[in-house]
Amino acid sequence: MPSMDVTGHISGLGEDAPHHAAASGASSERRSKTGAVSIRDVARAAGVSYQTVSRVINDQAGVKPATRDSVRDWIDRLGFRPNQAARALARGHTRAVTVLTSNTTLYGYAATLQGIEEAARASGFSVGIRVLDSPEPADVKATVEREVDPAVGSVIVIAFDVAGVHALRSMPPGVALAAAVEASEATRRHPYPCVWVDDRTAAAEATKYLLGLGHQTVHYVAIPYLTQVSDRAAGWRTALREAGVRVPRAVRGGWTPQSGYEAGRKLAADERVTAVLCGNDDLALGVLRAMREAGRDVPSDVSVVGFDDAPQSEFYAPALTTVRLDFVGLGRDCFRLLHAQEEPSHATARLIVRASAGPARRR
Amino acid sequence: MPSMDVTGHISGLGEDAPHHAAASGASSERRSKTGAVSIRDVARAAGVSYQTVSRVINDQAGVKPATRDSVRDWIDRLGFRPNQAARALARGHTRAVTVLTSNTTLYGYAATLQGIEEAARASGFSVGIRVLDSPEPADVKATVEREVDPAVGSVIVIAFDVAGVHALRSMPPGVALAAAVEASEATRRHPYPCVWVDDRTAAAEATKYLLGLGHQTVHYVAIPYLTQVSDRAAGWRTALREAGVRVPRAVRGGWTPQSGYEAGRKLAADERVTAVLCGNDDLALGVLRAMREAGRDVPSDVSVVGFDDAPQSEFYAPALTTVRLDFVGLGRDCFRLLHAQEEPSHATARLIVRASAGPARRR
DNA sequence: CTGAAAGCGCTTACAG
DNA sequence: CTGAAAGCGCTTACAG
Repeated sequence: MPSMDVTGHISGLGEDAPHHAAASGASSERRSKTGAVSIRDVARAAGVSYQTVSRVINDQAGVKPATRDSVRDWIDRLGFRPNQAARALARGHTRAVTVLTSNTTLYGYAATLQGIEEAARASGFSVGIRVLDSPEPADVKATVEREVDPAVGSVIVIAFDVAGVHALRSMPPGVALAAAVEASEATRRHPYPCVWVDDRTAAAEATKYLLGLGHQTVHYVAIPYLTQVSDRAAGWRTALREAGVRVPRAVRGGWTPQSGYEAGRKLAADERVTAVLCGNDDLALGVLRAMREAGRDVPSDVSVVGFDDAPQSEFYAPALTTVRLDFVGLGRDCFRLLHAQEEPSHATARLIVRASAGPARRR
Repeated sequence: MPSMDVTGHISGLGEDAPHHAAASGASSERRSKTGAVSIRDVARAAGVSYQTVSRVINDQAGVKPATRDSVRDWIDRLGFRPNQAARALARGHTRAVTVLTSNTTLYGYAATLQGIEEAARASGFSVGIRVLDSPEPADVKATVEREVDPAVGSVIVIAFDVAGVHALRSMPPGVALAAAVEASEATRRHPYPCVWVDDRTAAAEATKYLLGLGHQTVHYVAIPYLTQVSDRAAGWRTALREAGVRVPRAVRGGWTPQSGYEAGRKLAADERVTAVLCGNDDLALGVLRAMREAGRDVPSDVSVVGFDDAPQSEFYAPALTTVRLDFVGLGRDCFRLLHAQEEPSHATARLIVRASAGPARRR
């Protein structure tokens, strides 16, 4: 693979920008050691006590409008910004949530994070993020211990995989916690609230759809999971059994198109394979390529269905029939649930029929 | 588009998990109002002053090993976790960085975030994230004002777009700031350090590559940008001019495959179009589909080159020739730069030649 | 409507 | 090697 190199650069200044210049005309040039403008500086300038300033910045009632305006004015002029650490300490908590996840680039994870952030922002919460780079229980536990502070904020874990589930297990007691998980995890006994998408039912529906197209059976390329079978695999298997149809071995895949491609090559070599359900769209993309290379046309020779409905899947060749999961909504609900807000709307899954699956060939 | 609905659920318990049970055998059942174990609780249990506990948790030298062990032991038994807010307040700063970005799901952004998080974690920094949902200067400014606290932490802005650049412009003085930007932004005068990838050179190289394949000229589908031309567009145009070749109008696209598809339809209708460079891989994916639908084969009828090298692009049909940008490395460098760490390695861009571009037809 | 006091849980000099 | 004091910048009752 030929390549040309084009290097990028790093530019910058050696020094920090100067601190905010003191307001002109003010007699209150005194600054605390940190160099930042404090509530007392504002109070002095406005000629009130610092408690009044506190009331103003917290939008509390009971401040004479004229006083409030004057304080606000001085806040702007001095460039005052409340110190969040001091607030958190005095209040006993922060409006903050930290999300633990093993990944930030895979579509499902990124979209869930987006939903969490959206909801958190709407509620005035700040959001922290920490990735679990190793799925080893000891590593996950160490990260959790280091990162989670029950006294300071709440936590959400995106537990679509082993690392996430371990994080849930090693969470110290007393932390405000919510999780986004697979259905089977949600139904199990646990001391935290969680949101989930019913992968199992969705996978069963997709399988039935394929069977309804006349395929003798449906093959499955699995995403990794901690237990032998994930919910998606379970839904697929159940649908096959209920239809009284042969249940093939699931092919184990990873999270990437590459692993889908490898799985697809095996499947393509088997003449009997006419329909394959994939654990996610990336896997499906790899399978699509494997089929193409093997000269097996999709959908006339083999039907392929994905999972997730990533934004790109509609443009694959052919357009991918897939199960749409509302990850953004899931993340949003997860945050709302954590903070006991009402109307936690449903996370929904539905099959989006496009061009990658079609009727089985007549034999 | 037919669909079947499969609803998901929310499960959970009404109450929080109980707080950590008090250690057995300890005579120090007294807890502060917050209910959390404090440094004083540990000190009392271990029979030392709380300053000593502070030394232990900060790994400071000058504590007798036996004392240290005893304190550590009590920390574990009582489940003590230092309150980060109190630490931040006492220290005058936090080991925290908050990243401002307009998006968390697009590949380039997500990968940059990943790099930042990696580097931050390695340095013991926590990372916060805030998305700039509106590109309006006033909205961006409001978010910055609300979110950024010079006294508490540093900030990184991912400024690949208008929103990010506005965030940079409205940053209050005195904050420790670094940015990931386009080259033209980096070379301009600014009071903060930044990392950048040389998009301009990379785009020029890609254009020359296409010209070298014998194409009369190269068309360009642009990603959005604040100014008339982005660096990528500028590099493309310059290469064309230097080759003394006709410079077509750039087609304005968005960030999505859909917008690439729309741009692609226009291009496909023009017989003279035989080579198109796209501002990102998603755009290229849309162009690929438009060409296919128009019956124009890629690469024999028209060559298509992308930008970014998202993990999926290798599996597109045909495999996409594209410019690989090391976003993860860029994010990592950005964090290191912010904290003045040495060896800020280069972010590199290089053309990855695959199957979507080929020789021009002989006329 | 506004102010004086106490305290949130740590760290940072300063003593000993 | 260890302890007593002061203080980080706020908020939260409590007075007036």
